[in-house]
Amino acid sequence: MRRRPGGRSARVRRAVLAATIEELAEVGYGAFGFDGVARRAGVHRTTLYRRWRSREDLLVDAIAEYAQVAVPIPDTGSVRDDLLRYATSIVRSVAQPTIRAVVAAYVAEADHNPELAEAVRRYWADRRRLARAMVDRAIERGELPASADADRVFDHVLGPIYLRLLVTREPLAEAELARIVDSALAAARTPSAPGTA
Amino acid sequence: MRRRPGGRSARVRRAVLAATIEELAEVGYGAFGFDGVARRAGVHRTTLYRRWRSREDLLVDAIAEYAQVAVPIPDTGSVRDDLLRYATSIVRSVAQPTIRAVVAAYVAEADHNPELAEAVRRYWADRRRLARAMVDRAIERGELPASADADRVFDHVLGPIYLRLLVTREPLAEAELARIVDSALAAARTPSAPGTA
DNA sequence: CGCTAATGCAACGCAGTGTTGCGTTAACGT
DNA sequence: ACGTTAACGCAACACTGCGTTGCATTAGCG
Repeated sequence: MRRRPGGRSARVRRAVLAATIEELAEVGYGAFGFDGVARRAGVHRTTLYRRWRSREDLLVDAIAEYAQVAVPIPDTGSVRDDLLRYATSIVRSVAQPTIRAVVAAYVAEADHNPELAEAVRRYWADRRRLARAMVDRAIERGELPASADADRVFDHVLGPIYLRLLVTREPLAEAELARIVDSALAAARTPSAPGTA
Repeated sequence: MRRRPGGRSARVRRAVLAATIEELAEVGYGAFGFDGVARRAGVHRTTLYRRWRSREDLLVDAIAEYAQVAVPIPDTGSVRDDLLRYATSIVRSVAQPTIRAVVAAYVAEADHNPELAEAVRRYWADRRRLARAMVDRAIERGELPASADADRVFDHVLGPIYLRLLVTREPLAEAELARIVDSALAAARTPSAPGTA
């Protein structure tokens, strides 16, 4: 017998990762540490040190957990509806204190931890790749010109949402999402520079 | 004699606030504390405790300092050029490790500190108010319709920038700013819902 | 049921936090 | 110029979280 991935080890891992995001959401990244996580998970502190080297290691795994509950890519037959549902999912996701805390934490710390930065990079590369399907299908249906840039749409749908919810911390009603989506679509239909060349 | 705002006190304050953002940029918000700031500022630790109650108090003052070096609002006679210069200033600003660190820190901690949240709210309310002038002048010149929404333009210029630089951490070349600005302008020229109603 | 990986537990040194008392410096009023 | 005293430096302290180590205990797996 070499390893023992099942049973207790798996339970401990799940309990610790759940406790990690709960602790993050409650006390914030500043006052976040192994001691609090261990108490919350009902696990001894030493166990954490044997599995994770630092807080950032815990964060990396927490991001992996966050990636599991990935936002679904809708397929309604209409780009506008697809993007609207997608945007709504994003807003409700970031509105959750736990997910909000995870994002806030890696924003604060990714510059100082290469592994964390790499985990974030992979996560968003996947998100961008999956979201591309909505624009691709719209082009096939003729709703958008072939020149429509999926990354551009992505930036203009998620950009305002994260700006308002995380950076400027202004309220963002779900009713405003329609205007954001319409703006992104207007941008997707605009070939290049309209004002000047 | 009651207070002594001039001379040494002012020097200490400036030194500490400068040391605060330097320390934030170097070690990150996680490993950020009074001890490091005191050493960097060449000031005794006790002095910090007598002036600021906590790390978050220091952050509030640091944001006030950040607000002082406000991004200028250009007035070139063309909305596109105005927004392009503005966007470039924002990118160069957020590219600075110090400013980047301040923003990242308050994103991580504002949910747990009302004073910090209020300071952030005031900061961005000012930014939005100042930036409105670019759109207002464009409407007066006839470059944009009277229905153009300045807040919408603001969201679609700053949103993608902060999304890419802070949240998804993808590279953002200054050449891409023209497309972001054009997208924001296309959105400003679009009355309401183009696809559906 | 036995082996041993995984966890629990106690103890330790270390570093940062936050406070207190007292001595020292220098800003400000006169 | 000079004295007052606000503001700072300094040393010491208890407290908490960090990270590690050695050993006992539990429980997964063959």
